[in-house]
Amino acid sequence: MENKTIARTLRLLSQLMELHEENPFKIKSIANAYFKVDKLPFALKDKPINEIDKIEGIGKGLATKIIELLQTGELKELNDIIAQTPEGVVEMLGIKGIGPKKVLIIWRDLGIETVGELYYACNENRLIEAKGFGLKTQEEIKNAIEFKLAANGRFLYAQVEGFAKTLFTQLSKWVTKTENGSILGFAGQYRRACEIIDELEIVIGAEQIGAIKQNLPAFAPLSLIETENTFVCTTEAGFRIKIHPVEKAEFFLQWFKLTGNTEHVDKVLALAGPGNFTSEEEIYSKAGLSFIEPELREDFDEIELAKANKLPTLIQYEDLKGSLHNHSTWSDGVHTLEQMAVYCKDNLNLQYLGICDHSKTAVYAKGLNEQRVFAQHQEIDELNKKLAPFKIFKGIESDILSDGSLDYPDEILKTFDFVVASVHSNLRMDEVKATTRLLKAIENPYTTILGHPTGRLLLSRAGYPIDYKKIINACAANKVVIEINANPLRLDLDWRWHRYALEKGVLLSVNPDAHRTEGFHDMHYGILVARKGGLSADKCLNAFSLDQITAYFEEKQA
DNA sequence: GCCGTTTTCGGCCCGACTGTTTTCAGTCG
Repeated sequence: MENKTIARTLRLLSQLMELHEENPFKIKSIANAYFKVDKLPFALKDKPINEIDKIEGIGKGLATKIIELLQTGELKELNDIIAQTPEGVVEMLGIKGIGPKKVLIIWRDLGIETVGELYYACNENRLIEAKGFGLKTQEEIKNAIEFKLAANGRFLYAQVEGFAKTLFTQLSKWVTKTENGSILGFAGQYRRACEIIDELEIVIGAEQIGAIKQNLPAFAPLSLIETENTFVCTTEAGFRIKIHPVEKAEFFLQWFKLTGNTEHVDKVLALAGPGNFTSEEEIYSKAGLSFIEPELREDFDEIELAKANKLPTLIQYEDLKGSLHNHSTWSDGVHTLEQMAVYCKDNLNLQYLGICDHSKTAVYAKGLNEQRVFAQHQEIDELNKKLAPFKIFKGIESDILSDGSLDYPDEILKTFDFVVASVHSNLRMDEVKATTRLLKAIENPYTTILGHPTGRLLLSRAGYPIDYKKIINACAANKVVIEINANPLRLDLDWRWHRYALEKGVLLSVNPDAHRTEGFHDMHYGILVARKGGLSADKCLNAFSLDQITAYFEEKQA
């Protein structure tokens, strides 16, 4: 069992114990163990059993629970407490904005046991009767439930990627057994690298189409049912899959049709006219357009650009020369500064690392006070001597306070090579307040990069609303780069605003916000949405070479 | 349930903010 699963199990246990009003200190220590396990730099399953209770924050009791989980995959104590809790009440713990205390009141005082009932209660204005609840809380809960319902059956790209690739390989083998020369391709949202996937689509082109169709229902990993020439199923997790067998001669036309969104497909086909095509390139060529990459086929402005032969050369992962906005054990990261740097240098062949630990306001994340900023800078100087020509840039993720100011005085801010300014508190502002707040941070002369501009967590939390045009215009005016936070839960700035930012001359930066060495690989997801946004390497800050970015930071500081 | 002793029991406890209160509890990052 992975650390993440163990950590989540412990968190659920602590939340349920809170619902059942058990000893708060006991709850606290289990919740603490959740944080600790989540931040361990090694896998618990590889640790000798007698060493688990030596880990800080994990004593005999928690070690026993962890060992039980590792050996049996289950925890009796958790199973028992789940059995005593209605399923819907457990589900309520996943609603943003309410914690165990409020869930307990909903359950015990209002007698509500399902999320559906809770939603009705909000609509009937019944929540305000409960102690500690008012109109605003009721509205927040209603909105959070609506957001959660809308996320039902939808998945992050990163959540489905592994499954999709495995399924594709298995399906290819299965189909090849019937016909060796068959062709397969991903289509739909997955091929367009959408940040959220509602359904996974695969096209199969084959000559013996009848035999393929006959055999598909027996393809064991799925339980496919045929409806109008398409084979569909929904996995246990609620993920919809569509498989389209088509005549081999029509494969490229069908693949094209099933990839782009409807508007894109209709517009291109209207230009291309009827015909049989031997490649997608041929379709675009007949339409008088340069080839449009799948990620761009959203009917944004890509057809006009293709007509004018002005499509950008989309950035690739290999274009990246460094990684900015990352954390280390100095704040809430898992790996040390040196481990993070060496990983970038040796495993990723990058030229530089920007380290941006949390600033002092983020106490929960061991944010750096002024003295520790100074101490970290000394360590960076030492490492830079050791790792040259690889370079660590002195950065900080400085909190944007409620009034838009950064949380260090100028004397400290000027000691950094660059500053990522991000919001981490007070996320429920309305558009006017949130925009004003960000504008002030952007106008701060020390702000180099605006971090995750809306604070959204895909499928889990809407970001605070902002006036995108005002924010982007201000970034252009103040030479502030906008982050594309590459964490697959964020992907913020949203790709739909990349083009506008690029038109205004704003640079973007694909930042993984890594809290451990593996986190750097999230740049892969950042690149996918950056391509959807139309980003080219020359407009991406961390595709700059070491010399270029050094010059860029120096110029900004001057 | 963990930790660190004043060594086997008592203390443990982010801070800002919000919404609900009329002095504070709950939630968040």
